[in-house]
Amino acid sequence: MLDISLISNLPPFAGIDRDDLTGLINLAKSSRFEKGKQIFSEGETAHSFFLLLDGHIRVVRITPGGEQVIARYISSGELFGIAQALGRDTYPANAVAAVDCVALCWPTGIWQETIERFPRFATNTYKTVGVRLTEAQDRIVEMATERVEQRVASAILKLANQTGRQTDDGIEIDFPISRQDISEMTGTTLHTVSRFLSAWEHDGLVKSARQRITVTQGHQLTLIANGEKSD
Amino acid sequence: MLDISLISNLPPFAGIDRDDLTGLINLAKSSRFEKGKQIFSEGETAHSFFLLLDGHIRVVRITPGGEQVIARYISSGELFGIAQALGRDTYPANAVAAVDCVALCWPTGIWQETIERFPRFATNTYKTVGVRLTEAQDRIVEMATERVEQRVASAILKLANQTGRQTDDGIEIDFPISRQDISEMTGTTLHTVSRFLSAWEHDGLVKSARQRITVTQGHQLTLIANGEKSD
DNA sequence: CGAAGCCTTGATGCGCCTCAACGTACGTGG
DNA sequence: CCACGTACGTTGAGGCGCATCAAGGCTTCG
Repeated sequence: MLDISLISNLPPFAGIDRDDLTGLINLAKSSRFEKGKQIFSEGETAHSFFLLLDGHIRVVRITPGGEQVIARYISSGELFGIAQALGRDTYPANAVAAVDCVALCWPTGIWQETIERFPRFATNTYKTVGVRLTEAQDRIVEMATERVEQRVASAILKLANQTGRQTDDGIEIDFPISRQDISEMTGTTLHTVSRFLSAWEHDGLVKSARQRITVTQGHQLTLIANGEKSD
Repeated sequence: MLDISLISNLPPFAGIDRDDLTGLINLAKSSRFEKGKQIFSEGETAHSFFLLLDGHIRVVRITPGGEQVIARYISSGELFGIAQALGRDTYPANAVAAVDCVALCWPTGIWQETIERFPRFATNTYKTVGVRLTEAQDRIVEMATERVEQRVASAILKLANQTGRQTDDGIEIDFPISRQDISEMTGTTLHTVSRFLSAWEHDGLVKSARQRITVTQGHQLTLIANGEKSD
């Protein structure tokens, strides 16, 4: 049913014996989540952890005042909902399918046993957590020191590089993303994002449409992200 | 030389057998770092990891433009410089002694062996990383959604609660901290911090002096941190 | 075909940065 | 121990970046 060879090449399973992996994967249930579906919620008891096989997932936190902040996007091949790896038993955020998604789901109960049986899996997972911590710190630095224009440019470049698809015009972010989404990644408003995108489109750096952004002049956009406005 | 019983009660060593711990501690070297001393630098190969026994350490990142951002303060009893726990072999930030400090230093080489020999130590450590990731995410949300006044109030309350010392006037942050330090924790300028502290002192919420802050009306300050300005 | 969601663009104002100047405490060396 | 230099702190004036408020156009979907 599931193609083991594809999965065994994913980073979380690097260095794990193929036969061992088969056993591990047989413990998982494959699920489909349609676009917009909330997969889990902040504070909820973590009943499962997940490996995204296909699609894109938005990880979101919500403030007491009801404002949303996007913590990160998960791409296929990444683990998510790994509360246990953070030493928690509840999810720290909400996960929403940005497009139709397919994921493997393991019951939380097998976590302990799994990391004991597969030390390489444990190592890989903790490294992932380390990378996410480093990225979070980077983002704090960015929010503390850069202007909105730079942050918006950085966010778009990051998405384009991470999940982009090459097209005739340039690199297109390959899932639907609104002005509001970008504002929630960068701590600004959809209005401000819209203005910058309009300006960049006018200057030929990007092409954009409803829920769709293509980076055409990555180099120029990088200059803006670095605060070297091309006046 | 070192009092094992004091150390065995620290969170990182919770659940570790006392005799085992003695062996582990004998592998460490105790060092003194005087105020202002840089203990390690961002990007440097991680030769050691540390347990702070006494003092306070500032963890700082520096932008290409030379601006500083304070990632966190380490209090006594906490691990720091644990690059290996993040799956890295270089330090992700700079560590500076905020006051005269004493720390245990282990050579990085024994990390792998240590976490294998003491699974509880591994668990405790990864939980610490998880907590720090969660805190970093919290801070991102804060920077994205709250005004400077709220962030400054939150930062001061956090420091007071975490490292505060009860005095006649209230809770005093028990290490020297400048307006600039606070601005580097909250993504603002020392001028703005100074103005808010002056205003709060005028309203009787805090007392402050050179490098010294005492919270006298924690409740009122909490209201400000939550955006419920007392007009 | 209508309604809801997404996007754009202008006008206005405020929060906070920037620039500037001065006051004050610390500590170091003569 | 005093004098000076340096680091830290305060406060004002001015202006800019960006949020906010407002109105309208366009696309998608039921």
